[in-house]
Amino acid sequence: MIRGVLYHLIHHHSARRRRRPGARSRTLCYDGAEPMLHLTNAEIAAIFFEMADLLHIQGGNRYRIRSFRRAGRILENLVEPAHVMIRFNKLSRVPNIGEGTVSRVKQILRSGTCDDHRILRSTLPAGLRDMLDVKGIGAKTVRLIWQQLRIGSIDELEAAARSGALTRIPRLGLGASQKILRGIEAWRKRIGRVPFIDARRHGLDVVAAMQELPEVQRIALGGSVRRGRATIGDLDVLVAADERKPISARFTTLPNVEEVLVHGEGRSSVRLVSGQQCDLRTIPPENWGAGLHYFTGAQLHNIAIRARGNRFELKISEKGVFRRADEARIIPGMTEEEIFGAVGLPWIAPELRENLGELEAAVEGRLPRLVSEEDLRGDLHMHTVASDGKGTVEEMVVAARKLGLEYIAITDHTEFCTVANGQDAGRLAAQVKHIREVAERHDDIRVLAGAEVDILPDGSLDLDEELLLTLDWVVASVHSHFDMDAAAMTARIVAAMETGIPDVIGHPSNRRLGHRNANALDLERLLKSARKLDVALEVNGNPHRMDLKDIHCRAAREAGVPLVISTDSHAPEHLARREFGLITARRGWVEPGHVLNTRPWEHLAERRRDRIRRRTNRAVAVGGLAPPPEIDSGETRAAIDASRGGDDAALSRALATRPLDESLRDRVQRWLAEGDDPAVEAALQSLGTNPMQAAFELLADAAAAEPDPGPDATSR
DNA sequence: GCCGTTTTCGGCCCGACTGTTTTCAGTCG
Repeated sequence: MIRGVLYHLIHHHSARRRRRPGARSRTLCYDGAEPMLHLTNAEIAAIFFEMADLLHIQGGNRYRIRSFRRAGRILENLVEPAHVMIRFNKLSRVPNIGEGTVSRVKQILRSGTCDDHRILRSTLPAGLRDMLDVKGIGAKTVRLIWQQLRIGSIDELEAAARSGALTRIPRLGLGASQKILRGIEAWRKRIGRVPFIDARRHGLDVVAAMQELPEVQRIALGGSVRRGRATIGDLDVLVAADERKPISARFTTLPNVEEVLVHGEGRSSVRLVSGQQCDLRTIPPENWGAGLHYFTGAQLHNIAIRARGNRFELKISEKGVFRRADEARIIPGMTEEEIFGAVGLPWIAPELRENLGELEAAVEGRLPRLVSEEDLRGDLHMHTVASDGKGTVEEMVVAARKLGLEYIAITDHTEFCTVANGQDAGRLAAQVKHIREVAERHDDIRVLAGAEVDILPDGSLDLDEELLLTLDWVVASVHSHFDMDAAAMTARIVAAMETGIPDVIGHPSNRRLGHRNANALDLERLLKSARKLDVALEVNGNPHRMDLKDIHCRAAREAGVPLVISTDSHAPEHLARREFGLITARRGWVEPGHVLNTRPWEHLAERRRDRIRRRTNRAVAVGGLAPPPEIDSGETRAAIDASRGGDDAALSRALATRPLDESLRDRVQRWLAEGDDPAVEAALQSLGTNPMQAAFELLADAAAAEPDPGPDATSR
């Protein structure tokens, strides 16, 4: 029935397309709902975080507050835009998202706010929220000083603490005032989140210094460093020792400690000279696994594990696993496996511990087999002295061989990227010749001639396509004009993909950790186009990029878009830095099968050769692979015929080929109107998570591709 | 607000440190 409705809507849509070729995805709203604002998940999440804070200050139910906060975390990490998930009734199926959250998100999508949000904002001044950012001040204190002194900002709070006015409030003495002043001072000096590579170095400095103590039996970094987040707030160091006092005594007097914030026997906190806060926890050696699990977090993951323990009548903490009935410790927790095992789960990799579905996956036995260093056979993005690298081709090859890589692509910059000494056509042609000569000398590693080609503002590629067609591997990247809006930037990248030449889009969001935010991007559209056009997305392992980011890797995985994990090396020693791309991909639940460079080179070469043939009708040789024997103009036809024999894979290939064959279009339309074609349904499913949406978009694309008959034609 | 090995109500993670307290509330991770 619903297919019938869609069928008519599509025809209506097609007719409108002919009259107004400029119209686009707005008309995709085919569920009869009111038009929605296309707010990003992060924007919606921010409203939930604000509601949580204001409700907390107001003194609301703590579990309701936690729920809002949890909903915010989940929303900002969704792999699809919330408006899409609402449209297909997928949001309410996400764990810990209930009807309340769904209805609030709907309100927010319609009006930019929701009832609770409006009411909370009208009862409390906005500045109160800022005070929560000062360490040592919580929601109760904020409420108290607002009620007693009408203090609603950090500046007013500081003045009141200095004048002694705060001591008039019960429970707030001189000590509290001084603590608040220290907190405000630290808040003014606060540094933002630090890139993973820098934070870990600071953490390892602490680890190295502490390791000199003979009492330290084991020591490790926990927290978001262990989970591999791209940016890090606080550092967490865990120590196993029988004697706790010497540990905290040493920690709080390390030379790179600027200020001691908390000094206890089992737990201390300091601010390092680098500005980062570092927490150290000392536990008995027999609790190592329990402590490591606790100190790795994320907090919401811990809460979920411990809540699960409740269902088993168990109490789980950093001290081990206890039976509720008699408080007896049944597992000290020497290893993390024992902790997970106590609640019937396999060990979960730290990168997944964000309470974003990993517990459910573990229960159902569908945890991913995360990609790891041994899986990577090649590196497909690196620079040499020909552009802005520090090593010669020969030196890069030698370094890659030492790492045991099977293949590498040399991908220097092109002309437009002048700041990186990009090569013009002549220099690139000469370099290709040079690369081939070096390749000749090494028979135990395949050395491929490639380029990192600039995507110009209009979406065209920086160099002549004839030259680019002679390469083995093409990375296409944006290096300029970052300030385009999402639609324009996405159209720019899609246009580059449509040439058929790029194999992968380099660092797709162009973020520079700690320096430049990601440029605007319509990820949903980018993923759909990448899938349709057979282009991979890069997980750039430059430690200051880590781009795509974790949740976008997960979105690519879900959308069926292959990834390439590369180092973007600018020196031979950079080639060993594969961990940064890997950890980012692992946080995105990426398995070896989702990554092209876990495959033998021949697989990638065939992919490039076939894509170029499909999109440009050119038969080219690629990196040792001969050109296709003939250009088969009847390929689509053959695929359709094959699908009649039940070959769904051939059918989905045919559906992904442009322009869509007329008979195929009829078949998709028939499926929408009548159903009863499992082959089409399966093929559409493989194009996207929702077959009906995929069908709708295919037909809309086909309608848009039709030549405009003009106003006279439509009136006939 | 969310959830169900006690399924539509009743419960929701756990412990360390601090300051102001004579036993604990607030904050943090």
